Amino acid sequence: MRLVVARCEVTYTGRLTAYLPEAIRLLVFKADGSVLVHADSGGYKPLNWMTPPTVIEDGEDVIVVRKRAGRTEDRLEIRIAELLAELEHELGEDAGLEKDGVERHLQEALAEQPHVLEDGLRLVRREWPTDVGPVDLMCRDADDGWVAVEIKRVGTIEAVEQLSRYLEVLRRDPALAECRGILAASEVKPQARTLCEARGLAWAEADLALIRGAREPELTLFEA
Amino acid sequence: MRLVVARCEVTYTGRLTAYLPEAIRLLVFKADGSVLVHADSGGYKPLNWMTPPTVIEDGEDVIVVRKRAGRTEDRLEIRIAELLAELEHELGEDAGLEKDGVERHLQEALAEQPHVLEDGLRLVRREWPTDVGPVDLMCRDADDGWVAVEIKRVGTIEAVEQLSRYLEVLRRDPALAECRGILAASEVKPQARTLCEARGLAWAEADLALIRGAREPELTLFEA
DNA sequence: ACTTAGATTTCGCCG
DNA sequence: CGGCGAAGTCTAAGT
Repeated sequence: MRLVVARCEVTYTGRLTAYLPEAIRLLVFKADGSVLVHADSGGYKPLNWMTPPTVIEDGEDVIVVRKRAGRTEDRLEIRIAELLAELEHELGEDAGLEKDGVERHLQEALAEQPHVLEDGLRLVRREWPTDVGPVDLMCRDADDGWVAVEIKRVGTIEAVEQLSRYLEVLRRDPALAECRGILAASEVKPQARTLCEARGLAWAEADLALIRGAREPELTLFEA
Repeated sequence: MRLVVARCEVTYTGRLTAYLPEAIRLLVFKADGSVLVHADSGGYKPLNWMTPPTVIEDGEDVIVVRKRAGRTEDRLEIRIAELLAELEHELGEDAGLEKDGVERHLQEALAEQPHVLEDGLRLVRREWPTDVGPVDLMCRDADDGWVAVEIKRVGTIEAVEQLSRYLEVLRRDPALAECRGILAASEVKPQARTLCEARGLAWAEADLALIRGAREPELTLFEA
């Protein structure tokens, strides 16, 4: 990895064109060909960048980064006005990032303990296929009635629309005509709650840590 | 801006939890409080990060970055095992980034020259309001018929759905019952083309540079 | 403060 | 390779 602090002017042409007037910036050249141009603010996102695979032409006072993008070419041109500091260091392979708490984990937890959503709820199948995509959890309730569960980390209107689409298709099957729907998410947005209630769907905020520890239903569940 | 290359172990807790085992990484501390943890590959995106506003506690061999996130707290804990290199430099304010070619520019260009989409097409209004959101361009054709235009940089199935929703609502008004629809985008995906044609919508691939130079219709326009 | 929509979205999976 | 969906999406703008 090579780090360069320089007063520079940067031009990007590709999917769009972008121009950065001369200013002092951090340039990062990663071992895999990634190039990042960062300012001293506006965290996370580089002002300009190029993801691998790239070809870097390191000229005297201009660095050109190229990339094949379909039939055209992406091009990042860094004109160095003044080199202020430089640092190169070998980093080596990075150990992998372990995440916990993404949607899949919530689905796994709820698949193991569907009863936290509703007393007596039993899992029939995960990823129940329909023509418009798989239903996250297909369950049966205490009275053997069908229940489709859509799981999201954040439950938005879009998630309610998705659940509605599933139910529309599922209910065409006479055996599933009475299928109910539950939107389960770590966080259910106010508008999504309202839309659920307007459409006769239930929603539940499900805390991953709670579910993993849970043995009885203790979630906030609202039946519309 | 402070740059640190260090063998370190990083833990994030907040919206999810994430753990990075000990490895050599680049740490970037920006003047505005942003903190980035980068590996030597996997361009663009940091392995871990925190966006401002943050509070940074710089301890002996552990750096804790905190952030208030609603009622809870986001926390990034960087345990330094070995400091390998360090570089601090004043960058100052960054001159603004100028972009060209984003969706808004395409909308502006087409608003000025709607006839490139279809001979005789005239703009009635940009951002025509409906209860499901604003239609990008509302136009009239050579025969005074209404035409709704949805503009995207990349035209996907989702864009076709959006245009369809607009038309569904617009056509409830008897005066607009015959309103046609056009999806205009720099790039229209194959599936979006198919869906447009199936729904009796037109689509057009619109090159921004061409439109700006254009005086007559020369775009690829497909009427379904 | 919350919501909406765009983004060079990026990224990963699966066909 | 393209299509689809998730993401600590991020970010800016509107309300």
